[in-house]
Amino acid sequence: MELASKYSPAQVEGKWYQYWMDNRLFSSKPDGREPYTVVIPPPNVTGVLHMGHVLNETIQDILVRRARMEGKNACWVPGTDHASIATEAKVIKRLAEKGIKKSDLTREEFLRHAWDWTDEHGGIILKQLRQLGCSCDWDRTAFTMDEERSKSVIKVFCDLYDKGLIYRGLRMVNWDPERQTALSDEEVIYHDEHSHLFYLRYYVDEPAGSTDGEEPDAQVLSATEPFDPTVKHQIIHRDAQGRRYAVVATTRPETIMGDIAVCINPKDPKNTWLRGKRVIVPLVNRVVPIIEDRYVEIEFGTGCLKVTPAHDVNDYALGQKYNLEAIDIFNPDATLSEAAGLYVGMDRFDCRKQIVKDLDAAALMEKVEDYDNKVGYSERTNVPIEPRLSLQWFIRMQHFADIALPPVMNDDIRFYPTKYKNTYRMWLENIKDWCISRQLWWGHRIPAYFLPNQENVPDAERQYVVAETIDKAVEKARLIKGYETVTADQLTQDEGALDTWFSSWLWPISLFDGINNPGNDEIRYYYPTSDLVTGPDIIFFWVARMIMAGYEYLGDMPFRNVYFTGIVRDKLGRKMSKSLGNSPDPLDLIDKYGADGVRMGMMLSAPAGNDILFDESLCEQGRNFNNKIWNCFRLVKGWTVDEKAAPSEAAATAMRWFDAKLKQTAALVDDHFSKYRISDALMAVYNLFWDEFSAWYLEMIKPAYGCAIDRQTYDTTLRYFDYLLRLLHPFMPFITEELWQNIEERKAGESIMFQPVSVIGSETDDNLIRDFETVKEVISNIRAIRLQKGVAQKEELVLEIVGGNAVVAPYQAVITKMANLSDINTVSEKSQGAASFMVGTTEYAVPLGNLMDVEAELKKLNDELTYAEGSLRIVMNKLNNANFVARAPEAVVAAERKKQADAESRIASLKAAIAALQG
RNA sequence: GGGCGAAUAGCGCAGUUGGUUCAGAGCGUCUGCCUUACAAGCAGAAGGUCGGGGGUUCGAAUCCCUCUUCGCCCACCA
Repeated sequence: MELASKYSPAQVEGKWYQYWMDNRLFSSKPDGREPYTVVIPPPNVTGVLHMGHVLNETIQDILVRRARMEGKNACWVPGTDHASIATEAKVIKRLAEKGIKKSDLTREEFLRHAWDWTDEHGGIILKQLRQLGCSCDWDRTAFTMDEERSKSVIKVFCDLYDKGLIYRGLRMVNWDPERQTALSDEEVIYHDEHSHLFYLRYYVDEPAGSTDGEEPDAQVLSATEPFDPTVKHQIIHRDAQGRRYAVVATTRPETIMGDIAVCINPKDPKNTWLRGKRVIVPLVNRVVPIIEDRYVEIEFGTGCLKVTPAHDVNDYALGQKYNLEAIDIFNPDATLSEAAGLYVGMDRFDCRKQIVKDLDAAALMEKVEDYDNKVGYSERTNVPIEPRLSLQWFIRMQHFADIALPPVMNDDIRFYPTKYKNTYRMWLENIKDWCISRQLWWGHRIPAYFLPNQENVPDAERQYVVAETIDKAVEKARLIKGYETVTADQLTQDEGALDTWFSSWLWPISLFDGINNPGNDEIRYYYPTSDLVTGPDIIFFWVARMIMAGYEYLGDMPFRNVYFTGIVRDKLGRKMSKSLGNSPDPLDLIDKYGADGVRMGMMLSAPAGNDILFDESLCEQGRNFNNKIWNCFRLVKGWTVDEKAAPSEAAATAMRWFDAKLKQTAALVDDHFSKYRISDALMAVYNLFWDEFSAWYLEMIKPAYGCAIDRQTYDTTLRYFDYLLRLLHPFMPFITEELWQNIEERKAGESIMFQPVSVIGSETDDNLIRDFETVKEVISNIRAIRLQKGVAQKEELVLEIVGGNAVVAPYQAVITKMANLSDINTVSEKSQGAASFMVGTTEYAVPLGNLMDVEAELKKLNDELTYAEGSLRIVMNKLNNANFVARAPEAVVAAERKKQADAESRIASLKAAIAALQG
């Protein structure tokens, strides 16, 4: 076959992917082999491929392909996630562009639009994965909202409800006012923010001039005086009219309409005078009590806390404790509600600005300080979260934490890198209930059905039944007293949908239908899955919860190993983002460097757990490597074979050596894979191919120009090539398939994908490898002399070995060929005018006649002498230390003695050489 | 505020049980080469008192303490 000098991925990759598909080579069915299962972390159904996916999916594909070549039944299950809140947002945005508001649509109409959008954009990302070379079993492609998965979700909800692990309740939740839904704690991202601390006056409800409760040492401050929060006596604020007031510090003055009390710490000496009093909420003029609770920090602000139970988590707790009313002053979109009484209809942040002005004008603002605090934002819509009292569905998590913590802590499930075990433990030991309901339509609708005729019952007390279907709901409802004859159309299903992660946590089970059809052949064969590859950012969202569901529903782990990837950043260390424009389109990269090149570029810099700084030049390196492989193949396939010739001595030596080297590296690669050191494994194969095979082995066996190669060397070389391709295949599937198919005629449907990766015996000859390193060093030294003296490559040289060397002796043919020598002589003294060098304790020399530069040679020898004397000194320091000789292990001392002998012998040779030159 | 992790060559990193093999490979840089597979290449070379300080030890990149800097996660001081 005629091969171009440059490898062209575009002509190769599509062809082989099609071949793999046509022959159904990714397909997996349970059989007698050991299973190797991976479930893909389902990307958002309407998403497109980004660099993070490239990293993640490449790692998975490498692991899957490797397992397949190890003879396991590899099954990689692909699929997508309905991504409830993100997708609903996209659909709403698209509808808005057409002038349609969500509120104008019925649920059914909206869902039709959502499904249209999903059908249109869904699966684009899966197609892109094919271009990357991912060997997923596409027949198994699943969607978190397809029928099988949806049924699983509903079934699990009902089951957990029946077990008492799901409850409905009025709780303070994280409210996203943009999407108008509750969120789980994990969906809130906290940002540092520069804001203000506002000090507000709450006048005491009493006549001007009152002194009730004041002690003799009280410090009376006028409005303008600063106060010290750490003082140990009363501080009383009094205005010009003699009216006393409390000062309350808050970051959110717009919530004063919801104030229902002011709280002080009973141990706070500053504020004891406020005990039992009532104060007037500024502007609102509501009279509220002073309550006391040790929750209040004495030294924060003034030690007075305004209590707004409806809009702050802690205030809510106080409200519960002291049985205070909660006034919800916000609408679901975070505008001020009727209940606020003031500023009704205004946005919360506009209201803050306005109320600050109004407080100032009314002389109710004591002062304003700069203040840094943390504000929670919605992960999806990026608007500030509003803590909101709302009726939601929750999962009791303590039970799940109890079953999910031990298997990770005792390494039944292994985390790579292990540092994430700590993160995992922290979360589980401080677990809080999981809010699973969302006020969204795109998702699995909560299977709770409310009984009729409850219009006058408060929401929280309405009766309902939970059931997988409406029919079962009716059955259940009829068991309730007074509803014996209820019908389906009288029941009202809960409007909410479930958190997306409530379906994701079942993924490793639901993909094999293990929920609907427990104990089926597939779930029994493929579960637990083998490796999960994902980012540490979803360790709580997903990894932990899958472990919980796994033990709850199958009594076993969902996966044996978790490989946490890093975050892909640009080469300056910045997160990749659309707004920065620093995120390359993976498909452009594939066009430019080939999928194999991009995969390699990604893996060259991706140690587990570390962030990876992605640089396009790494793809270039990947592409260059592909080209190298291609050209090696071109070289070998270009040789003509002489059927009668026997291998040359150099070739015979080369084969023995490479055989050993190949085995050694294969073992190293095995070891790296067993530890999930994938970059290291790739680097080992890269060095093997480029340095050992191309630069050394091929050069050693290469026939002279115009000559043929003997049959045995040729066949052996192709066998090595075949094996090297197998080692490379998991990393770069396309080029390896292309070349493997061209090594010899292959049967239809045959593929490198299934060639065993461990065909060569495990015996390696370490002595041979070590000796050959010495030989390489000799050759390099001769080459360096050539370069220094400007001796052309084609000019033959003579090598002298002073005193001979037993290690190097068997390799004379190789040295002669690689260094282009005419002769190798063992001499007792080197020739006049020879450039010399030392390898180990042996001196070598290359006679150069008049090319010899005596000065330069002397300098080189003297430098070496200085170095050798230095090492001898260090060794002697150790050996002269009685403690060292007495306490260090025998072997270590012996090693030092050998070093001493070597150094002494080397010094002697160097001195002799110098003397000879000077003589 | 609590926790976890990191700091090694110009860059991004490896270094497992303290000792031969420990101070490493890759990229980049420098020098010389279009040598009959590959310039997306070949040959050769230079680069680091392992963040600072202390300690343990015969011996420390490695173990301990401390400081500095950076990163990440968690947490209700309004």
